[in-house]
Amino acid sequence: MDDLTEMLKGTLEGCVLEIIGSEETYGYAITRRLNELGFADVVEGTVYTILLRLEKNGFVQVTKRPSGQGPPRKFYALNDAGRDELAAFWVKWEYVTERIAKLKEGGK
Amino acid sequence: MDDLTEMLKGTLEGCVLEIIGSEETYGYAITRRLNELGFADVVEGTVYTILLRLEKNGFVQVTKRPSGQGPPRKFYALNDAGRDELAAFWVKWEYVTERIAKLKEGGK
DNA sequence: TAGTGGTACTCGGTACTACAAGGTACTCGA
DNA sequence: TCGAGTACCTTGTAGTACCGAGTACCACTA
Repeated sequence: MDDLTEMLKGTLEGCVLEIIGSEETYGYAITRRLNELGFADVVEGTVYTILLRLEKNGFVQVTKRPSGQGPPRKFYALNDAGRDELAAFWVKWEYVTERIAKLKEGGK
Repeated sequence: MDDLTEMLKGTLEGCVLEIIGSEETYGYAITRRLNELGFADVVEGTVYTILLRLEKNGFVQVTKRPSGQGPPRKFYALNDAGRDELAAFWVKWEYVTERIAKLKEGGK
């Protein structure tokens, strides 16, 4: 699959929120998860910038824990604002995909 | 619906290609069509920049025709490269929506 | 004990895209 | 003649993902 980066703009953040929402986890693991899911080109730098943004916007709660196999990990969990943001993301996503599906059918 | 602009990045160009592909048309009408379809905030300036990009990249054939109700219109039609690009867009779109659906289900 | 590879986070700069805001210009009806 | 609707264009800005490089810690092994 060629370059998806432009298409992922605005959706990657939602994906990260979803991953954090389903389980408290940390940046490196999130990157791995996204790669597994098929977003092969997403790199660590991107995920960390998203995580910093989420933190700055107050959507997550951060806990630092020693790792045992490297430097300490920063674990992220959603707070209430984060859950709201995630819900809003899915609403937007549904809206957009629905409209584009309609467009594709040549529909009115 | 609040701001969709970030989510539309990378997909709006495909939408415009699809519209042009189904019928030879012009910028102003494309904007109207997108607004009708539910992309209410898409403005003319955005569509024109996309059209110029498509032209520069050699995906469209342009024909100027007098309008009778305003300045002359620039009609756009897809050429072979444009049809290829459109097909590639849908492949990418399917890919991304599928992965995100999987993510949403919490699936592996 | 030095080297390698995997884990884990950070940061500055760049490219691309959609939008904001303003302008130009043509036609028609009041 | 003036406004509204049609139609196009341009410059600048903001947001987002990526690139590339750096830091650091640990386990294993030659």
